[in-house]
Amino acid sequence: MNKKITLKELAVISNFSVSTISKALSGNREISEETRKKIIAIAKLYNYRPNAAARSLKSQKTKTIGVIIPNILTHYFAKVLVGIEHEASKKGYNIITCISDESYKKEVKSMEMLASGSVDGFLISLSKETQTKGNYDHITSVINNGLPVLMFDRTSNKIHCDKVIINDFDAAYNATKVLLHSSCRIVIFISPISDTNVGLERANGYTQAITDFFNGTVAPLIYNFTDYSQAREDIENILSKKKVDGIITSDELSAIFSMNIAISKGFKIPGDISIIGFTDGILSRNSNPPLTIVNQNETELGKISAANLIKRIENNSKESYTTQIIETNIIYRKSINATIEI
Amino acid sequence: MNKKITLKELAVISNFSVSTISKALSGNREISEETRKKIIAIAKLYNYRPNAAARSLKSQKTKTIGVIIPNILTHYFAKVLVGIEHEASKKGYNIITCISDESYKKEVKSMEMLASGSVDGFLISLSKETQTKGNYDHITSVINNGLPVLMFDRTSNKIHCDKVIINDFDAAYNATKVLLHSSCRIVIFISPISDTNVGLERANGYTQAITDFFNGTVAPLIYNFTDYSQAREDIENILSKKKVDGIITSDELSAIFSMNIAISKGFKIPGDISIIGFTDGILSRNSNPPLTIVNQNETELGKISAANLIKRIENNSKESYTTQIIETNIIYRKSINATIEI
DNA sequence: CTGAAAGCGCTAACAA
DNA sequence: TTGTTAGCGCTTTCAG
Repeated sequence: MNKKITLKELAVISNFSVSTISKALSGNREISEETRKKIIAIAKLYNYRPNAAARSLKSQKTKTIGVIIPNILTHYFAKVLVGIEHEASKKGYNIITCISDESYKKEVKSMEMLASGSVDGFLISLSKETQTKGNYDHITSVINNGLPVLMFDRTSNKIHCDKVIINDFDAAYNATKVLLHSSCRIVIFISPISDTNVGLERANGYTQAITDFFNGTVAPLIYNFTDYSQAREDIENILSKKKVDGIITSDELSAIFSMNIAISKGFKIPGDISIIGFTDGILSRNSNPPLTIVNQNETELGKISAANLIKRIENNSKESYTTQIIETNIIYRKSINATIEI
Repeated sequence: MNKKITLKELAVISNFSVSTISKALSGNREISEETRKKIIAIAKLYNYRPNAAARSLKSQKTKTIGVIIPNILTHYFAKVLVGIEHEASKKGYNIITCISDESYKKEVKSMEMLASGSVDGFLISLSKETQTKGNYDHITSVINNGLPVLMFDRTSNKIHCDKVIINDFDAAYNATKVLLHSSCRIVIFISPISDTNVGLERANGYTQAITDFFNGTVAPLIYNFTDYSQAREDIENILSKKKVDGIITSDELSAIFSMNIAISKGFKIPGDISIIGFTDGILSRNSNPPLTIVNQNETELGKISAANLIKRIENNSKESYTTQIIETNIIYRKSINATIEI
């Protein structure tokens, strides 16, 4: 039961003063080589580790960052989180993860809880409810308190801070074009995230692609949903009534979901219907057929988000905020007919 | 730029002393109702929040727990993490998540980093490398320092602490029986986690079931792997050479993976081959056909783990350690022939 | 009922 | 080169 040892105790043991030990351990050159070595030896012997709370209190730095994400079961966020964790850990930071569960209230509560000295900054992707409400006071208030915030993926231009995103409009535009160029003529856009800026932008990109391709003679076809069992019915209906031959979804799961419905209705993929989704996750790689998707470089996005936030924390710079766009690309698998570069 | 306000500043503003304010805010009955109300009003006005670091330093409690998990992309761990986060958050705790990436070194580093005053306790599932090495000094050392540790899923009986697990042997035994009773005769066990206690126990359960069922006349058939591209080759070979008609895997992904290989080789699922896996994840629910699996009640397991750890933290009890077994059950879907209760 | 003061463990300015 | 001391923001004993 070798309880935590403190500097003071070490001082008694070693016959040096507390400050000498502190300096020696932090590599301060004021201390002679000789005593430094002695002190380090003793510290190691007693397995001394400076107390994090005391250090935070003194330095006003916690070396931890708060991560607020809507959920963690969606592969997209899980991959982003991996990127964040790796980068943070590499830079000596810990991450406190809060899952908002798409709830405004929980998001606010988490931020307030962490804003009082638990973290040096925030990485956040807004919950659906927050985006619907449009109330961002909890975030601006944190920023005004001097805590850096970086938003990724689900952002808002009502908030001035660093951001890391992809170009959702272009990505959806290009993905839709891929379907059209592989000779799909009735392409539907399916989305479970229509209440996020990300979902909206993707819908817009899709719409624009349809408009451009058909010179405005064909109306876009968009199906938004929130409830999966309702969606099953609806999508079955849509597939049997409209002669859909192309599906683009704003995420990964609903693409797989739609594909399974299509298959169960007897459609061949990609013979009868081509499908393309978002996020290079475990689902799309392991579906049958494997899903063609828009790769958002999720892990990379997480890494860059963490790196940028840490940069801001450590430089405490008044440099103007940046919005970094992560490149996307389409990974061609078997759920569409051909591999066409557009 | 309304910077964080401190107790001291509040004292100046309100003309009360620091200690009076502290007491009033903490609901201490020493303070008169009247001044308490005044103080609370002012505190709210200035949006006062006690500094977490200072509080931790004073109380020696951080109200956060460290979670060390091997990875986060496997649905099993993601679901456990959700359970942990929910329970912790409900009880007013934050979680610091470290991903060991199956690496001993990172696991050790993370624990050491957090053990010095950052957390009140640990929730940990061992990395593969740690289990292979069999070196648990980093864990016992933390326990000896007086920090509670609770292990879940991947545990070791070399370590004395609270645990939350499932009965891996029984679960695999029963799952194998299900295949045998649905008339499979050549059942293979496929595992990417043979280097964990969990994987071993499941293999043992499978072996016992085979032995029991065939009275020892049939040898168990086990395929362990770590590399998926190698596994693809091997499994293709196995399927074409042996007349396998049943597959049980120790996880979710390799079940889906095997199923896809089987399908691509022209086998019908479940007509020719029945498959059963572990973990009720997003993959198994959305595969085609949907996968029959052993439901480990992952989220529940996470909740109970967190709850038990917090109980230990707060009671600082010397009660003897407990090992709690989470119930499992089989969720029947379309990847096996029949629904047989055994 | 309210306030003064000590002290949690550490860092760093200042003294010696 | 080493030591003394103040103080980070809070809680809590003890005095008033």
